[in-house]
Parts: sequence; structure tokens; C-alpha cells
Amino acid sequence: MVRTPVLNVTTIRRLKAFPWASDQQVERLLGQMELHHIEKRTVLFNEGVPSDSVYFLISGVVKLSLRSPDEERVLVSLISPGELFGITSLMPGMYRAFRSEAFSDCWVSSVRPEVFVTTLLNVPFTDFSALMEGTVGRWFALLYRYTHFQGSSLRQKLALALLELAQKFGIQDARGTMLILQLTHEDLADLVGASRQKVTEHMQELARQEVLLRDGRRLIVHPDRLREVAGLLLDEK
Amino acid sequence: MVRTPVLNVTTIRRLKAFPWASDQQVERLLGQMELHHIEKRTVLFNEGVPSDSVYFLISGVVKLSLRSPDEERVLVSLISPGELFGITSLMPGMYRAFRSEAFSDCWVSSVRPEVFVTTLLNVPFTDFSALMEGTVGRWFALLYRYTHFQGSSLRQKLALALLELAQKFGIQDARGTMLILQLTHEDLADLVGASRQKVTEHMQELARQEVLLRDGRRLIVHPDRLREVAGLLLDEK
DNA sequence: GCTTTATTGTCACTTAGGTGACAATAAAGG
DNA sequence: CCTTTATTGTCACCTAAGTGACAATAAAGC
Repeated sequence: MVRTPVLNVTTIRRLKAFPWASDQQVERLLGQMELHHIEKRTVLFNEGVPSDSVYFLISGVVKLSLRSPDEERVLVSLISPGELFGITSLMPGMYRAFRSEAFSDCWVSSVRPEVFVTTLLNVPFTDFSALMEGTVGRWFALLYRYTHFQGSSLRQKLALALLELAQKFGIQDARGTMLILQLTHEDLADLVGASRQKVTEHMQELARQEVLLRDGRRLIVHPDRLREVAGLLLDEK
Repeated sequence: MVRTPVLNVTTIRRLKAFPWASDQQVERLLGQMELHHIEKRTVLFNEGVPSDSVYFLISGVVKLSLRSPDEERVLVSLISPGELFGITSLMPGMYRAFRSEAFSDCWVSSVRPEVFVTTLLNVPFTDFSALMEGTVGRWFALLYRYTHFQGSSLRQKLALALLELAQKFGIQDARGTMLILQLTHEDLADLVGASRQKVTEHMQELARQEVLLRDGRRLIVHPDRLREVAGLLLDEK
């Protein structure tokens, strides 16, 4: 038999959560939170589904993970009591990037992001979430790349890095997406954490397979083929 | 001779920056931004210094990087015009995690984070920044770990991961910091992106060198020695 | 307490990628 | 245009970590 934990201001304070918020704010927030008990190994949400709640961990440990190209699981993070998670829901139109599951039996509570933001910060949710996207959105994009690097081959890492560059620095061209950037193989090597020589080898291989082509020192890439090489499903990103 | 660019609402709109903000807000923000011209290869800020400005890239490319344990440079990201960077300054008491330098000649403008937040979102900076810390602070911690994984040996990655776990799940013990967590070598392997067998080997090595010890299936670690093994300078984190 | 299952330990073998060394190009600077 | 310097290409060789396979423990379930 599981005893439902008491969730009041004192509990929140003991967990050192939301230290800046007033008792009234915390009280109001608690009134709108749903409480859930999750048994070890139960999946709370999976990567790819729409992000529509913020979660707060009361007790237990939650695991965030990701599946790598070779079907392995990358353990991204372990969440401890008092932490918020599932915060992609604070940015507009996001999908969950990681799977979250109970690493041990957990008590978790959830709120809608709009309620969370308007209660704790007296500001319209759309404004806040747009600001988040414009500021920390890039951190998230970086985290996405780095977590996906885990368990990838150099070839896949290169594809992933070029894909990100194409989104930022690409302009449409008759032959594909041209990167308006003078990148040396050494720069790419520093970006993916590999040696310059191996990058040269793989870039040639990718060119031979028509995933990309070189126009002087400018690169023209095919995002679709890069995505394929990177081992991303078509629905991702 | 360099021509100072015009920085007005139209420029901002063309760069697709702050799309949610009203013309008045953008106008007000512009009035408080300083404009800087930065020549290729010039360092704007270095890792480790206090984070006290938000930057906005008008033209050119900015490079964010990091030095790895073996003195190599990890290229974390390339910033394109219209992007904000240096946003650790939106969280309280942060230091810059990356070096930023001009990858090409750039025009950059800077603002104090308080001005940025209060102008674009009508809310006290301290409230906003506390909320940021409580929400996206973890993304940043993850990014920190993953960027530092780049160019590290398995031994260093393990030390870094254990250090993070000690901060989250550690309680003081006569023999060091005890992790109140049942972690298998397989979990650790998934966390650092390595094979279970090699993790076993390295964990034994670390135990032999008294960086950590095992009490049944509980780990007791020495954060200081872990930091040393991870190749972090004493002032970091 | 005993059986089953999970975890740890160990080893030989394979492999992806690092490294050094140099030639071949291409770009930049005068 | 020619020299200098940066970048790319291509090797052979080395090393850290992956892999499979199994024994030795330890924990969990009954």
C-alpha cells in the first residue's frame, strides 16, 4: 500500500524548490497541480510526443533517456527530488526530446505550463515562452546535438553537425543548401570532437555518396540525405 | 574603413529577432544597447569570467568554444546574425562557460541582462532569473557535462559524471560523499556512452586509487579527487 | 536457506579513430 | 604573377575502447 504524500508549502520549502516564490504563490500553484504515483520502470512520457506539462519530482528518481542510432539507450540525466523536468513545455510548439521514466518508485506532480508561468511570474505565457525560445532555445538545440552525438560514429556526428549548420547558415541553391560559411576541416573536427585527418576522409566519402558537394571552399549539402546518414527518423527535428 | 551599421526596428525585424516584442519595446531596448565592432579572432569574453551582459549578433559569425583537458579547443557553437548569446547572464551569479570570439569580422551589441528582461518582459529581473535557474538551469548543467565530455577519456568522463551525481544525490559521510542511489555499472556506461566492461575496469582503477570506494552497492566518492581526475581546474564549478 | 537472476570481474580479440609525416593543392599577400 | 602560408589528401602505424564469452559474486524472490 502506498501512502499519498502531503504536498504543502512546507514540503516545497523542504525540497528547496521555488525559493523565490512567496507562500501565496506556492499555495496557488499547489492547488493546480496533479499528483501521480509512478512505479519503477514506468514511462511518464516518450520522446516525440507534444510537450504539454511541466513536472515536479517529489520523491524517487526519474531517468531521462534517448535512443541512439544503434538502438542503445543514452542516459541523459537522473532527476532528484525537488527538481522540475519536462520543461520543453515552456517553449512554444516543442516535442519531448527525451523519454522520462521512473528509475525508482516516484511521486510526481504536474501542471500545465501556462499555469506554472502565470502563477510564479505575473506575465502572459506566450510572452514568456517566446522569450525562452529566443534565449535558451539554442542551449536546447546544443543539448540535442550533444546527446545525439553519444553513441554515434564520426560519420553520423558529421552529418548531425552539418545539419545544424545548414539550418543556421544555409541558403537555398539549385544544387541543395549552401552554407555561407568558410569552414575548414579543422573547424569541423573541433565541432565534432575528431581529428582533422579523419574528418577529411569522411567528408570525401560523403561527397562521393552525393550527400554533399564542394564548390571551392563552400559546402552544399542535402539535408534529407544528411538526416538519413545521421540516423534520424524522418519525423525528428 | 568600417561603416557603422544602422540599428533600428527595421534591422531587428529583418533579422527576425524578438518577433513577439512590440515596436515600442524594441525601440526602448535599442536605446540601451551598446554597439561594438569586433575583428576576426578577437575574444569577446573568456570562460570563467562573471556573466554580466547579454549579446546580440548583428552581422558576422561568433564562435563559442571551450578548452578540453588535453588543451585542445572544443568548438561548441557558431552563432549566426540575429541570435542572442552570452545568456548565462540571465541566471544569477553565473560565470561564462564558453569563450566567445569573432569567427569573422562582427558587429555585436550588448545590454545588461536586467535591462533586457525588464524591457522585453515586464517583470523584475531577480524573479525572472530565479525562475530561469530553477527551470533551464539543469539544461545548462547537462550542456556543461556534454561539452566537457568532448575530448575526454573514459576515465575523465566517469569522473565528471560521478561529480554531477555527487552534487545531486550526495550526502556527507565520514568517508566522503555517499551517493544515495543504486547505480549499476551498466547505468554508468549508459550515462557516459561507454561499454559496461570498460566502466567496470575503470571503476576498479578509480577505487584502487582511492578516488572512490564501494560500500555494498553504494558509492562513496571524493569530489576533490574526482575533479582532479576530470581535469577541471580548481576554480571550475 | 536455497534457487534464480542480476551484477561484476576478466580476458582475448577486433575496430574506429588518433597520430605523425609528408605530398599536393589552393588561397592570400605582396 | 609569384611567393608564402593555409588547407586538403593520403599514408602506415598505434591505442583506447568495443565486443563476446564466460566465471565469480551478490542480491532478490520464494
